[in-house]
Amino acid sequence: MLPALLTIGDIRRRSGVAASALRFYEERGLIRSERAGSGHRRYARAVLRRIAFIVFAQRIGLTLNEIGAELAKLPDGHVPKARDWSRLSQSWTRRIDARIAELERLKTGLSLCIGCGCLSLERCKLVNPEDRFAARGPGPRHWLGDGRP
Amino acid sequence: MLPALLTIGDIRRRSGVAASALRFYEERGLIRSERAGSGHRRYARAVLRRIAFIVFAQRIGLTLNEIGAELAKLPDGHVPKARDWSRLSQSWTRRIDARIAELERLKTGLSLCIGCGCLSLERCKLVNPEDRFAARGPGPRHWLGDGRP
DNA sequence: CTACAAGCTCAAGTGAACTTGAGGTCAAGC
DNA sequence: GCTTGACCTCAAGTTCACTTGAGCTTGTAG
Repeated sequence: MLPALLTIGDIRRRSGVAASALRFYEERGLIRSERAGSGHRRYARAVLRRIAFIVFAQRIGLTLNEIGAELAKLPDGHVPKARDWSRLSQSWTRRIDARIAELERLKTGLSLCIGCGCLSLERCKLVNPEDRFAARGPGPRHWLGDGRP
Repeated sequence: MLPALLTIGDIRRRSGVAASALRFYEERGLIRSERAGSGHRRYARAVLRRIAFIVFAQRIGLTLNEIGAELAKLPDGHVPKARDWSRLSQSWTRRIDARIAELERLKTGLSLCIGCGCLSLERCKLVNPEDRFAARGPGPRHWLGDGRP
């Protein structure tokens, strides 16, 4: 029989996430644990799902803050409903697509702009054919999609 | 006439990179500057190209250390030759493609694994049909492509 | 019963990439 | 001549996501 509750070592082995990170996530409120009489952490099985969610989201590029916000929207400790998944999956898909689009743009820049040696950005006709660029302020924005403030 | 040398303010405006960051890059040896009699920095025009290179590479996902290494391979202060670009462009393209592939994998996971609610990773038949996973140690590796230690 | 592995807390450290602040100099317009 | 803005240095601070270490307790195998 599988035990009802898992130790931090079990979770570490099953998730591949270090014990220190698990304690850190708990401190940040991303996961929860019971305590055994000894004071040792005991995790419900569902925590593994939550951890997978966290790792997954991190690889997509979300910060722990953002992940916390997403987790907070899900029914507590409960398997999310179809509606929740669909909202979340749409929003993450958009995010992934945006990043892929940026990478494709960068790839193009790699063979065009960098290849042509005109890396001075402001006047590269290949990437900035209409010279819209100056109006948007300084910086190599055209390749970068204005992703950041 | 364009002045031969640019101030840090000029560079900031043209590159969109903050003056503090420019000083930081110089400290790290990524860019160089002359000094005016006053002690103020004066930049050669070519520095803009170097900065564009840095910003570009950062968006691809290279660290400043890696970027420094790449810059060190280029003829100092000199416009890189076709051979240099081709080597570099190939290696960066591979990197971009790898990241895109990971994002695609994550996107699939989003609709398959997460969608099906089996996010416990280790035994998701959709993503890990042959159960190769256990042999590779713990952790959500299959989506993540073993990208990190 | 005794190792020793596994846990615990809490404070401090890490590394990446910068930013901020204090305190001071330099150049240009009025 | 004076103010204002652009620059300077150097040290310290910031955010993110953890890790490490010290010092102590628990659980388990022989």
